[in-house]
Amino acid sequence: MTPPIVVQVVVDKPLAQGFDYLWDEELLGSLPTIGVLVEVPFGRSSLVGMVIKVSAHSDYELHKLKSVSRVAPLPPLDPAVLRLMNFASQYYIHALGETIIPTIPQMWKKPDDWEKIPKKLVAAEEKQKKKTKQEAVEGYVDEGNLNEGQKLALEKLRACPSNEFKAILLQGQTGSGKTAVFLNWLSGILDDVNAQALILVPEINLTPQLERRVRAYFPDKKMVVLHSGVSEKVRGIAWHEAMTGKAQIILGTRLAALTPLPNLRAIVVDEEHDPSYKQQDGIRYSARDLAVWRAHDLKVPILLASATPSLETWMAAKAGRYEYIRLDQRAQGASLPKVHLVNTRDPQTQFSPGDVGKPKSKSLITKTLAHAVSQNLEKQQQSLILINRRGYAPVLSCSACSWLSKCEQCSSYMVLHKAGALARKSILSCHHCGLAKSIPNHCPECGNADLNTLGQGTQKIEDSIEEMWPSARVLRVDTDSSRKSKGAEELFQEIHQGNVDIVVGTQMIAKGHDYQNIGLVGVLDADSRLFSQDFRAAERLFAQLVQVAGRAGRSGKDGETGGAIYIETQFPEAAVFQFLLRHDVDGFLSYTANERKEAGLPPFAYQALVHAEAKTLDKAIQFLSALKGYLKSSDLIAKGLRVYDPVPKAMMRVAGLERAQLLVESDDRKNLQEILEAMDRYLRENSQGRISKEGRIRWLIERDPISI
DNA sequence: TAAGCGGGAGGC
DNA sequence: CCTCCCGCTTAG
Repeated sequence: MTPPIVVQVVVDKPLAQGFDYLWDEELLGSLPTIGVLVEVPFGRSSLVGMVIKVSAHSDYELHKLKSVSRVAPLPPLDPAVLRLMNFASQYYIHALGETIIPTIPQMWKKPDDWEKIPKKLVAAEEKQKKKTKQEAVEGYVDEGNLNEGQKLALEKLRACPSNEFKAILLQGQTGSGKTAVFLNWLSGILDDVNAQALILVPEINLTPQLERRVRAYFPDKKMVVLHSGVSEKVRGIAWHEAMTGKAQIILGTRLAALTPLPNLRAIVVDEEHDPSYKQQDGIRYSARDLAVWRAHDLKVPILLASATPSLETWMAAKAGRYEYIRLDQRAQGASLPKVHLVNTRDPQTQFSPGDVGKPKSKSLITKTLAHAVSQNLEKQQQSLILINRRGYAPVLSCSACSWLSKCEQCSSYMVLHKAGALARKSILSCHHCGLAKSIPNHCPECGNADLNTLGQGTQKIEDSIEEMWPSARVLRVDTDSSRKSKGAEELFQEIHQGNVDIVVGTQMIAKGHDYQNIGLVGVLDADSRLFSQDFRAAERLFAQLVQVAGRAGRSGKDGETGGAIYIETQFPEAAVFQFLLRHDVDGFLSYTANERKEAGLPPFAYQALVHAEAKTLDKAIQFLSALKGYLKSSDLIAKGLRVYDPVPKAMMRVAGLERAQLLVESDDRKNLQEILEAMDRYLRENSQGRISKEGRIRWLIERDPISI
């Protein structure tokens, strides 16, 4: 009798183990391989799963095994990407099946469609052939025209061996031409027609612009774009082209970091400091960190580019663990924007009664900033005004009693959104749970009809601006305006084409867009992000401010000055602002490094958070206290584990559930791994999945959290 | 995680 | 006697 073929399959469930199935070679028409996608019966339904082991016997009783029912018309995932999945699963304490399966596009997870797929692929290929031919003609950009700094950087990059792991930090101000440098570098690597390169960007908004540029620079190379905005079908095909090695260039957001790439030879992580690389649900991975692991595993170079590197990367470069390349000259000769700190406590910066141009209602826009905007308008340059809060006003209040527009389900306020071109009705909306309500006519508490708004959001600022500069063309860009009307891309086009004089928006406008005619950037209410219990708040604020500053005077084409940035703050003496004033990125980073070292914070320590979510805060805290008790009594303390007290989360109540967290820390990465594995085992023993048996508390372990 | 099972409580 | 809910187990 021939021995049976047994395969171990993992499925998309929070189950640590795989399940054994029989493989009927005759029925399936092939022999099994690790990495093939299959359909298996599971309970009384069926699921797609991934074969992770092939053998001739099972620990389970053979006669109880079910059989694999179908095999996807897909080549097996390559061993390297499976190593990556395995690593991610262990490192982030997440089941293997739940790590692998979600990275596979929906198109490939419908077994009933598998039969039809080969036809679909052929049709898609035909269609694409026509399309890419048209696009390629659109205009080749000469990226070969580099300045001295760029040439030097490129030389250093090219000196890095292509078949060894090397992480390289390319640090250069906005406008210093980092993109041209890495495109030139990649072109050398992609001369090999089999080689694949992965380019990661933090956000979808940044892909169209880079996509055009890369397509124009590599007209003959097959490129695919992978991000959550790409339709399921297109993404399924793009992913297939990537995993079969047909696509040479893969451009995408964090989810692209987990694409199988059999011939991956180089990785670029643009804006490597950006918090968007951290996935915030499901497996909470850092795409940047996984990309570095992947490069290390494959022995290929990885380029991390940023104007304001993360402290982690910057320190690695300083210590010589990463190659360190600087690019300090602005590419097209533009000078750095002049930074102005507007002290809002200084009466001179504020409008006083009777001032010319004073807005009727109180505005966050100071007299100093208003003056600068007027001047900038006269110069026929565009102005960007940033306020990190969308909507009209962050809270509605009653003038007679103490009523505030609190969300019923969350511990936050409901934001007033006014009716306008995009919405028919004014509403109160919670930005955390999405709850929307109509505006009450009277105070729900005392019946008073006089309701006031407190604070200002993008909509209200837009109103103020229209009032202050009636003839200026004003455009608001935030998630509301880009979602409801035109896409973000179209809004950006409006700006590029010069159809706008003043742009009001959230941080969203600051990311990565090469505006040509921005003479002034104003940042309103910068202080709201200065003070936070999160120790990384200053680092993020600094990076954002440098980034927005970089939007000003990008081109300087007529020998213009580099533009200016006005930051309104009550605390101009704060370190973040002082370093910004001098454009001193390294100064800020070394100052921050010192602070962290003294406080024993990352990157000098490794952290993890245990999140807990329950009906009441008490329950969540109790659950975490019990966990803390267990940890304290275990031998983990001897391994250098530090456990803090459970605390309510900053946004304690969301969608009717109360949330708390427990911070654990270790100076040693390996020890933290052991600690987390032990913790996971303990929690699992007392849970069904990720919900505790006692008290029904949903918990989650998060490694390397970026906001605490 | 989702489905199924058994037992207890409570409705009719 | 039937239904609903809760807690627990199982899934190969």
